Amino acid sequence: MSSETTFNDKQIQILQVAESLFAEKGFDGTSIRNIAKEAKINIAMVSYYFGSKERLLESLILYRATDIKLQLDNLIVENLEPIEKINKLIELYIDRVLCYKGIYKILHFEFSSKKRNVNLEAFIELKKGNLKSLEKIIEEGQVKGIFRKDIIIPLITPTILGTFFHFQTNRPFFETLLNLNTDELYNTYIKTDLTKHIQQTIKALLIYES
Amino acid sequence: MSSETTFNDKQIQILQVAESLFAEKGFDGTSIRNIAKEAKINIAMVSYYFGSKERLLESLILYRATDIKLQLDNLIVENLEPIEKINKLIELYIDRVLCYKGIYKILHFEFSSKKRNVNLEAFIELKKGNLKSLEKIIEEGQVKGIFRKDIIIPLITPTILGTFFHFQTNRPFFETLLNLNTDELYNTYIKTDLTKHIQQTIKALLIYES
DNA sequence: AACAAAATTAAACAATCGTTTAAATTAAAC
DNA sequence: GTTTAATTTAAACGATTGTTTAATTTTGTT
Repeated sequence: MSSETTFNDKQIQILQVAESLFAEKGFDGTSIRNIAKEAKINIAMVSYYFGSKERLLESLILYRATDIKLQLDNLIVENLEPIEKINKLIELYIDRVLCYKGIYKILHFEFSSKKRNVNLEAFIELKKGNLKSLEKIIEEGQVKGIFRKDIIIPLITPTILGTFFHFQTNRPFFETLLNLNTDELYNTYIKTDLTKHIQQTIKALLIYES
Repeated sequence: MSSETTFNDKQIQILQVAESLFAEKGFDGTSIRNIAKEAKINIAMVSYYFGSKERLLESLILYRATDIKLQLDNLIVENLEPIEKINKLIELYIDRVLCYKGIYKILHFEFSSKKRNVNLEAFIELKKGNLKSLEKIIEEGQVKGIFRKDIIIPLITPTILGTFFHFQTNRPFFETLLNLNTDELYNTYIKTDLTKHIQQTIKALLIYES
């Protein structure tokens, strides 16, 4: 495998199958033979193209990190009220995470405590960048006197994404509770009701004075 | 193994080691030999006492589900303002989840999509009970005219626990961001700043009228 | 002390794991 | 068309997986 960040068609095919399986059954729960069978390739091809199973995971993260880049920069210059920017940012977040469900699940599940020797710099930089954008929007609202000033900004993202992830990981529970039997029903609920709930929550947090 | 919900000392010893290892390295990442070594028992004892590795996980969940029971009932009759009850409930949630960190991590990680043939009824009932208690408190506040009425109550818990879990699973990121190098520093931050943030968020959500 | 039941052990089981090898096939270069 | 390089394959590697066996030790009962 080349040391560049470019992957050929075959590699991308393998990466996509691996992403789907890792997300579904976890890294340890997925064997190279599973991947090979699903991708219709020989089991030796994974080692051939990526070196090892761990390096395959590294490549997958690198592959996804490069195209998951929230377009928050535009948001800052857009001529919107700060609260509208926040609402749009929440929508963007959920859209992006829903779209890249697989890799987010993998990141979420494989790197909480278990030490994997995988370079997460790309994603950490992404998070830091997003945090910076969020800070700018909120500070703009604070200067305008709209947002309160005793907010711990780094804890906003956990509330936005945490609410979403918790709703996703406890899907069986909420599925029966809210009668969302199909994938479409569930995703629609996320894009409407859950998104609105999160927007409402963050708005209240930013504006409400006790 | 008996079909009752009582475990002898040896079983409990194994369950506690398994809980710790499953939480640390995941179910698939933990071998029976790992557990046996850590618990200083023969590898055959797991099968002897629990039947299989999967049944060990089942037993673990049953074992924990029985003593994780939030004392929310008391909270309802206590003579507190609704908002104080909510604050106390959030504290209780975080205390409980922090205390039973291991099993919550396992539940969180092993049962999101991957179909394990494990009976989660005990925990689902627990969740439903907690939701009922939360509903009562909020409806009390709504009747008193303190809380707004367009709240989707089942989405409150995802916001509370999701924020917490997201903060936990992204620990490496927040550790460096907030300079919380040690376990103690991190846990203290959770019990003070993060808890306060969540309380502030939920309070704002419940009270703020746009 | 003698017996029966329960607990524990070392060893082996087949299955699967990630990885490597060396030969066969395909593609590219000249 | 011949040669070289890249790709793909089947087979095997040793290590580890969960589980079972059958023998042994410990415990409890009479």
